Amino acid sequence: MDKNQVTGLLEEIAVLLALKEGSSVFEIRAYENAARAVGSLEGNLEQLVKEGKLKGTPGLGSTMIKRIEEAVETDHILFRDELVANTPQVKLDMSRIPGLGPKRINTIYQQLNVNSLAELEQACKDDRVAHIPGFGKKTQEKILQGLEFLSQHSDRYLYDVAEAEAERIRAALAEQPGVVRLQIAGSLRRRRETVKDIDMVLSVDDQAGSDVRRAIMDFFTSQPSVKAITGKGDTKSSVVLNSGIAMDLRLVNDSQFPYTLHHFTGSREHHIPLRRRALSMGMTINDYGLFKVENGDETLVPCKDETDIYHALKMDYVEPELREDMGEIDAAARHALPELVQESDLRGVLHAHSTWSDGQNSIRDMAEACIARGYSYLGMCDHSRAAAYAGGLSPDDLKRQGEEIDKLNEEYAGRFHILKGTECDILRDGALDFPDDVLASLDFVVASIHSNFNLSQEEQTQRMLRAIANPYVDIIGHATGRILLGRPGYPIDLDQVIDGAAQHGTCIEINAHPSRLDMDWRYVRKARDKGIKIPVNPDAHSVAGIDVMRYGIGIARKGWLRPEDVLNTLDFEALMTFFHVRRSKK
DNA sequence: GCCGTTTTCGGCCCGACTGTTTTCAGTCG
Repeated sequence: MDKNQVTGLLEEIAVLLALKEGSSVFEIRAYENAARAVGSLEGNLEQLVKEGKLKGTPGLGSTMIKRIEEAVETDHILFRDELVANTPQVKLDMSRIPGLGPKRINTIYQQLNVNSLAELEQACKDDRVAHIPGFGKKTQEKILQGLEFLSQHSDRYLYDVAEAEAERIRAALAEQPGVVRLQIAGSLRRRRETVKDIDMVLSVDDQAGSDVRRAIMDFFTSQPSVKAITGKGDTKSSVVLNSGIAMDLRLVNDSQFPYTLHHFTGSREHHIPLRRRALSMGMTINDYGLFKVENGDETLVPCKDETDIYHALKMDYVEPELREDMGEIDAAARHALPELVQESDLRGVLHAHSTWSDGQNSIRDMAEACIARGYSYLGMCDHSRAAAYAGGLSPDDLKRQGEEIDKLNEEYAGRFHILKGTECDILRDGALDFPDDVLASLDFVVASIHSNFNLSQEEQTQRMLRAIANPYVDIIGHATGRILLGRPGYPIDLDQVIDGAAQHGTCIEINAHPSRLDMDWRYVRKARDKGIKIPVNPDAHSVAGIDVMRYGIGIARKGWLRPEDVLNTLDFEALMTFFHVRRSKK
């Protein structure tokens, strides 16, 4: 059992414990901490267990080490299995209802004897929930709304959907009188691939009157995209937008803005060690300020922005994308954070489709769109013949497409370059869909899996590794095939894939399409650490599809990528040299 | 369950909001 699976089991135990009566919240937290501790361990977990190297890891005491050893050696944690056996499924289901936590779940379960969400819904409609002591009409109504929400939408939204919603409201609010600072916070600011809700922080002058504040809140809750108002006050208002996304707006005095913005940007995982660090330095931090604590007295440490907050804690500024407790606190303290790649560092587009296969625009249209966006090259990667559903090209088609590209390149006369490429299918056995001589005739090759998703993890991994070892494969496309909120990726051991790619000098793309954002940022960093070059690819099927590059950049930044780690920050000459050198080494 | 110049007990990150109460528990980020 590997690191991820053990992390998953420990997290599961934390949830199960929370749903068990009489659990200690500190025991629950200990499992959450242990899961994080295991997740951030360096190296192979089995190896670490064998060599007894877990001892001394913060967060892992003797019990946790025993549990981890058990998991690695037997693929089970008996303690977890017992918890599962004793936890009714309906409790786990209820934990997905917004606003319903473990305490009230247990109360409902005890008092009403419900065994499914459908029975819970009926209990609400029968007015039985409202009669539980400590509950009431509003709570019951909220549970009904929560159930409705669950059935209507899965509770997460794609980044691009949420960003568009948030940006529309941000732009409107920015025009309001009295607004000093205004920023999107939360997981959206951290550029998570999916988000649960939208957080926004707004400041007014410290001397602003309540009329100004109320006017802003009124304006917010009356936005056309607001479907329902779920809370309204002078400092916080909550709404549900037409798309179903929940949104909170916090309104603070401008002097509080940096602290509040920081607090609501999160992540929770980032804040826990940060607060611990503050405590160790005689300070305490919350959404209203950073305070020096002396003899029980708190004095505010003045900060004009988030940079000041981190500096006061003797750290470098931590970009929001990095605030995930993935080692950024330590790196910021050691002044060792990476200079993150930006969209403006990108020089060209690799992996785009045209009407030759399933794209909507001609090669010329795609090239012109790239030029208009300031790029200096375009790598055409239409599908190969196995992808019949996408109008995959035969070797002969590919040759004729190459002639069209040659003509266009002549026209552009060095001002812009189109690369001849392919998104070649990786067949079931790991062979490529084109023979080597066809691949050799191209400038570069992207290879992707589009079929046989149901192989075992071992088979899928070996299939991928064989493709990686092909000397003509330069880039692996969308490494897991996942569709966010749609389907999980095919089972594959990405650690092995990354090792293989590092060994053969093969690149792994970040597919910038907002439904893919694959390879996942948690693995992007691992790949970077092994020296793998990572292109940010739009997988564009139209001119508009080129504009997704910025979502890919968000993921690149979450993966700690610097400009030099991203393949398409190279200019055209350097890129061609990179491909030539790769092939001549084989 | 973890941790320790307050070391083997007694803490553990913090505060607002909501809905229920009439002083507070539960949830969230």
